[in-house]
Amino acid sequence: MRNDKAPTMADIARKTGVSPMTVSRAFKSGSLISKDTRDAILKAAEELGYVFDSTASNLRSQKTDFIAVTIPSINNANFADTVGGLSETLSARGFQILLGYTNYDVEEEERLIEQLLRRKPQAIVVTGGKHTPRARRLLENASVPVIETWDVPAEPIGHFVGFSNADAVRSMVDHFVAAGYRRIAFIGGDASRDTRGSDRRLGFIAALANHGLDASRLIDAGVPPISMREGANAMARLLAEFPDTEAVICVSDLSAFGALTECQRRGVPVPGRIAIGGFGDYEIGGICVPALTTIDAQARQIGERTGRLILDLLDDRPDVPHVTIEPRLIVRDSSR
Amino acid sequence: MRNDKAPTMADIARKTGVSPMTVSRAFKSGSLISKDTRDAILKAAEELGYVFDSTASNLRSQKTDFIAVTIPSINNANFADTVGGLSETLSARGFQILLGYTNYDVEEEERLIEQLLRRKPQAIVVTGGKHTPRARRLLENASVPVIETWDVPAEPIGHFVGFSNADAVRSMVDHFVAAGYRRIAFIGGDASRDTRGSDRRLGFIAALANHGLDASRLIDAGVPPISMREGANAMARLLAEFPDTEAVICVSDLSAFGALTECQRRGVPVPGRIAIGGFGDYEIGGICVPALTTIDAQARQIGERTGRLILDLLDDRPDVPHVTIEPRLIVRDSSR
DNA sequence: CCGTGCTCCGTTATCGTTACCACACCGTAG
DNA sequence: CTACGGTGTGGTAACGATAACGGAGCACGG
Repeated sequence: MRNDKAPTMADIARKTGVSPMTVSRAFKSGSLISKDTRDAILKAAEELGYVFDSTASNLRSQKTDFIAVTIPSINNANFADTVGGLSETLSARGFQILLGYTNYDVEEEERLIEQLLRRKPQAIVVTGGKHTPRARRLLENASVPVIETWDVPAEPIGHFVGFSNADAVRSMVDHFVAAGYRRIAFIGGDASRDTRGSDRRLGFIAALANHGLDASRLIDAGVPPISMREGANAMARLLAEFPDTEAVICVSDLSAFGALTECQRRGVPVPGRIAIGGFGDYEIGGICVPALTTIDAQARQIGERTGRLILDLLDDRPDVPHVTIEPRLIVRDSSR
Repeated sequence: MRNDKAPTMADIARKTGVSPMTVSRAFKSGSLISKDTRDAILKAAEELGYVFDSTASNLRSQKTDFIAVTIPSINNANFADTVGGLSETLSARGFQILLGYTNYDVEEEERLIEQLLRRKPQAIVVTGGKHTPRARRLLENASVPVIETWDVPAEPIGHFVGFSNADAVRSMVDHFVAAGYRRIAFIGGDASRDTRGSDRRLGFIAALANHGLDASRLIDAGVPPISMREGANAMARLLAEFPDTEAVICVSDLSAFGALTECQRRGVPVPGRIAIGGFGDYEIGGICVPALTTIDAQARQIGERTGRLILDLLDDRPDVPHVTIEPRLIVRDSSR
């Protein structure tokens, strides 16, 4: 079915007896053109099998309607929710998300950012507030809005929509301590990669110190993303190395669920013998038995707020440059 | 930091004392240029803060290095795996995935396909083999490779990489029957939307009929995607409406896990009182207690094979137009 | 009857990169 | 010494849509 040559606006113009410019107007909503002319043009276009060519439009108008977005992994319900909220907010206005995966690696993020900027997006959204120096420079020099998410960066590049991962974990530690738990452990990933996970661990340590408790029960579950399986393995190690542990906070609901299943396989009662907390309010945490105490980071809201911020910026509307999201602690059966 | 005017290749050319054409060559790997010249150009580019402009390149070269992909939902580990495999295979060769979500709706798919084709991708990958007439026409007229996935279409548009959802479920029914189960139910979603889920249900009905068994135990769990919660609710309805059911096959591992938790909350032994089967080999199925019998649709492999097929097509290498994936039945504790 | 304001549409000149061709230079084989 | 293939570089002309500008047609009021 491939034609030798795809029809252009000029072809439609010839066929309809109007100028190319009028054809252009027919394809652009909100432009001054009579209904009759537009209908005739769209009909001719359909007959010729014409497909609007964004590449030419992009170059001439210097607008792509792309919004570039980097996330650590496509296979993570939290980030998927953020992208979902972002996508819904922006696609209603004709924007297209250009998505890239950093695989939890700042070097990869740098490559990705460079690649994405070449596409001339009209805004760029990155997950996290830690970047390589060159990535930072690229973002600073980009002449479009830059929004960091899922974090409260020490030195924001432009705008951000996020929350403090450390503070969020602190609120969970406070809950555990208030509930009477003292010997509390943390299961997390390799610190050098996942900076959000790393912040959560630091928040854990600081919060325990705050209560005058021992913060040495740290189990390294491996390289992010930490899977359910790795959560289970980590729980096995925790039970072996620190058998008297009363509660454990996991870097995510997924690892927390894995840890829970390990307890089930060993007949260790949860929360009777050990309480478990997760992070992220994944669906599984609300439905598993016992349900998991967790922190709702409001992933979808992060995406929606980011989307609305971008629209405000591109429409020259007044905007709030820094949006701080308030994570909510959700106490469920796994810790009571 | 926005400059009045971003530097172009011409600016670099002036600064380096070469022609714009040579600058162009410096940015394209595998082109005839001396190392010294290239290094000087790249250095000048870095100093000027130059960012390559794909939009102009796309127009001139009539190549975008985009591969368009539609999936039903971003928040689904199976499709995420497919996109992951696709992305990894293709990004190594410099291609960018352009992703869109149909939300399990063929009308939305049509809009999406039109939008994506305007970006002039070099190939388009769609999930599923059922489309609106117009969407089908758009794909047929697209002068680029079209690959349908996750299905074996009755009338393929171009190429496909997929499997028969009906046959896959049949193999699970055979397993249940062989294991001695007779009163078998199915939990699935609204038939009109998710065609893959619908095919699974039809496969279920056909397989039961094949064994001379009653296929009327069908629980409609709502509008796709079917969540864990909906799986749990469906299990509650199943236990109420057909209390003597011995086994149930769910449209996905997620709904199967939800169903399992409902049994746990009610103290219904699995598989002692009722056996459960899922679909998709999600991580949760392998780690929950009891682990779920499921079907591995090889989501990641679908993506990788699709990616390699695209590379073969774009490189004019000989290709196998139709790739049939063989789903594997995985028997676990939930059905034995 | 003309001036005024509005709607609709045509002409022209780019947007930044790259395909294509031409050509100069060098080393080497005949 | 000439012919020749390979290598590196420059000049020119698009790629297809659209911003900018202005012209033409029409209605209306004075």
